[in-house]
Amino acid sequence: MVPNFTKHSGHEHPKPRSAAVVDNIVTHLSALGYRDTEPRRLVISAAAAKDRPFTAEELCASLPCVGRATVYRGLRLLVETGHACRVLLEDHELRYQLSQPGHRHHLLCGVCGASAHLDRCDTEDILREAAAAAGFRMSGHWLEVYGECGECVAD
Amino acid sequence: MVPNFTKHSGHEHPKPRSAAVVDNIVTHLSALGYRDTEPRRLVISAAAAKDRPFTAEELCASLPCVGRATVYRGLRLLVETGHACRVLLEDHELRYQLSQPGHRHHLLCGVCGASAHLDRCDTEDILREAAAAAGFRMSGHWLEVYGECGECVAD
DNA sequence: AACATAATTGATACCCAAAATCAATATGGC
DNA sequence: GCCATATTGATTTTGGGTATCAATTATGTT
Repeated sequence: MVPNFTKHSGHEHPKPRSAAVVDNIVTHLSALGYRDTEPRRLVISAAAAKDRPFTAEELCASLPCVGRATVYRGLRLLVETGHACRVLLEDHELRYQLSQPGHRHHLLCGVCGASAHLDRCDTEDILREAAAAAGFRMSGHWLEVYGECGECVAD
Repeated sequence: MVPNFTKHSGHEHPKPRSAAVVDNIVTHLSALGYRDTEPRRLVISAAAAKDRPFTAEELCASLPCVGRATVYRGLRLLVETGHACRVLLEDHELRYQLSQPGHRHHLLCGVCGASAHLDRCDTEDILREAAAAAGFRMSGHWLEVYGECGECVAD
């Protein structure tokens, strides 16, 4: 059986959807004791608006009215709370990506940078077994698939 | 079926084995037009002697008689030519690891840093299928499994 | 609604890993 | 052995990311 994919094209009603994403995250952060502030919302919102992995510096550029330190702190908080993950692509630039719940694996186009998400990963069970066979107790994994997206293959 | 694993313990005849590894790499680099120099060999050799992912700075410390710049350049060359890969662990430190041919997946202990290799990855075919289903042509993938190794679980 | 407390912000200074520079040196083909 | 050129390494520079700290703002309380 083939896993389910959701291609997120990035040009489909960014507002309502990302607003919901932001609310979800802020709600969760509040539950953890972090305050709901305007700059923090701006950071999360800008991150949610990105349709591909972005660098911290890019996010700073998108948020001229938010201090650099705040952007970096916001990103760090998102990573620490599991709402974003760091991505190391072939260009060796450290990038960030909001991790949508249940989507921990990414398909990345090395040509245009488009990304798709793997909703459910059939490999998870295999990996857990494999880890156990090596005496490891698996706590997590990180999987990225590189390739070319349909559009880039067509061109 | 469970994939095969090779636990590389790191305390098994480091000399002869890593010497062969170094020769292989140097030979390949020569074929690419890179010269066979003493400092470069030292860098590769020191990298091969490490039994877990290491930072560039750690490697510098292991090579007091090789210039910092040379160590960094050597590491970059290894990554560019596919002989090493960058690894991003949970402590957010950028580390390096010699990539042994055919072993592209790592099991990493988040506690002590021990690593094991996944000889063959059953997930490869699944991923290729999944990528195709999303319109992607897969060119490669990167998989890391985090967890705790047997020793750390025991403690 | 005003208050008290504590987290957050942002301008700035700072740190340090990594890259760039460049004269001196070592390498490999001839 | 010679030469063109890649490589080295001491040093400088860059820039991503963090620490600092006074001012500000969010939240719970009364």
